[in-house]
Amino acid sequence: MQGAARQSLNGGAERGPAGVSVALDGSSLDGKGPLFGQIKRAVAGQILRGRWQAGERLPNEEQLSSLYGVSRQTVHKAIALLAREGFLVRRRRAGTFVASVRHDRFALPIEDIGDVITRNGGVYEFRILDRKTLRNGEGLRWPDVPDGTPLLSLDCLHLGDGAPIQYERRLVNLDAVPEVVDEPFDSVAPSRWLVDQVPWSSAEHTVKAVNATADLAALLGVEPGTACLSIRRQTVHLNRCITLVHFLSVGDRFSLSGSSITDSATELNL
Amino acid sequence: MQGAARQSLNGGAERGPAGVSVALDGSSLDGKGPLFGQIKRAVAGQILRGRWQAGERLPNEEQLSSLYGVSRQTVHKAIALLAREGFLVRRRRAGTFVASVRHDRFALPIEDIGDVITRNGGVYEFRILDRKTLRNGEGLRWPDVPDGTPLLSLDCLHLGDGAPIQYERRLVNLDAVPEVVDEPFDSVAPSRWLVDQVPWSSAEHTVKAVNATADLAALLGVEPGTACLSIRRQTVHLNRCITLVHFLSVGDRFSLSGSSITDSATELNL
DNA sequence: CGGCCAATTATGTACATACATTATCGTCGC
DNA sequence: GCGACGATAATGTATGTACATAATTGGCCG
Repeated sequence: MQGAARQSLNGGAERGPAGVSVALDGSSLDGKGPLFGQIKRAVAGQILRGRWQAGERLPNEEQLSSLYGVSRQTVHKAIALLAREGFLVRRRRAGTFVASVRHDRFALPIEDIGDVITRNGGVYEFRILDRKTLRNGEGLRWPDVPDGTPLLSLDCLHLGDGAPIQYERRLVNLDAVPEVVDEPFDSVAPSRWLVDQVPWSSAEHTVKAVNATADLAALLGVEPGTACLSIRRQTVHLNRCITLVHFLSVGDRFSLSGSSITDSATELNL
Repeated sequence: MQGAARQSLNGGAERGPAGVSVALDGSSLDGKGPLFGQIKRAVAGQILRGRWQAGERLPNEEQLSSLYGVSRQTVHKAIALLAREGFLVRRRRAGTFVASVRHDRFALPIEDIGDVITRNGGVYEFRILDRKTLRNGEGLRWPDVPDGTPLLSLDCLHLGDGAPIQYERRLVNLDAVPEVVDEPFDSVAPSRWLVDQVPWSSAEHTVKAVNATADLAALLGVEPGTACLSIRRQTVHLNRCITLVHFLSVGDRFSLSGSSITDSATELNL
């Protein structure tokens, strides 16, 4: 730990027995991990405990640095990170403010079905049900891709412990990923293959609930009309559409779940 | 821009007419915005364009800094941010590597229904259908809260342009938020009130698809069995459960959608 | 009184330097 | 050959200093 070197150097704040700095307002650094992290925790703690209320202005970097007995840059790093994580809002010349808590965008991770099944100790398999090449606009249309573009169409079923879990309907842009025509997909699932092949850049998702049609119900082995989770994903790389997928999963065999990924509280061990 | 000051100082890399540094491998800084951002773009560009392949090792900070003609700290900041965003993996002594692209966690934002409706130009209303206080374990049980804890139970319906969109079943921990008993919820919806009142810390979500029961179908004005999106959210603050909500929305009247929020490509303007 | 402009203040970026941390690599000893 | 162990090379953190940037504040002038 860098405590030893620091102790001899800084003399800003009072120090407890274990080299823990105690600021004037009673908040204190816990001595665990990097300094900027301690500052983050200390400041975030003040906010979460309501000591610094939403909308309120924080002491400036200069004051905080002398409050905690560290340099301005260290404070700056901590505060800038908290701002990036949405706890604080900073305005030049005006100061740093506790974010007006409208942190209303929770985030939900969407994982690969194969990963989910194997992680839960299940046996994952998949089957290619249908595979064909076609041109956009002939029979079906992918709106964000020009008509006439050659496409690979894949129908695929994902199974966990032998039971069908998810049906996948996928289009791949052959102009963007020509190599895909040579890939048999006999061991690697299309989603995995694409993730490994194509340098990923961005994706758009839509999630909704639908009733299973007769065809789909037969494939998934459920009654027609059973509620299914529908996930549509379009992946784009350098402004070119790569693939458009539609996942359909039986409602009670598959769900999305997770803590909000911008969960700073977890990160901060509060 | 800080270009003027920099031009006279650094003499590491070749410079074009507009003060744009051109590195030896042909990649170049675009001169737009902060230096560390330019480095980020330059490096991310190499990766996205496949010039540096997945798993490959990057030049070390020293080499990059002389390559781009900036200081090591600036390179460090850029590279550390890219690592934090998942493009790179760093290991001390070993070096910096292009992430083996398993960037398999896409993220989906979950927004407040009221926000969604008003943003789309609709008229948002809600109705409290039922409100009572009870103790945990009597009639129903909230697993993560001790039995006997006083709870507020709320049933609520959210409407867009007069049509029911979402049914909300909520429990609020009265030990954690005693003030809620005095709130009539005649103008502010419970979700909004809680977000404003309680310093938020973290939330857990589960999303799945269910078939509407007869009761629910009547409330939402659809046929029994219609597929509905079910969102369960538990909010926690400083290790205390605040509220447990269950949202049920008609499949084709409501959906979750969004770009992945860790979309560095967007952030990087690539 | 109102608008323009300059001083001030707070954040933002960059560089230099120093030292901490930690795997890896290679060497030495057995 | 193989394990212990220390040198080494990479990233990580902390501080000092300087200047850039932006926006509020306040004063000056019409």
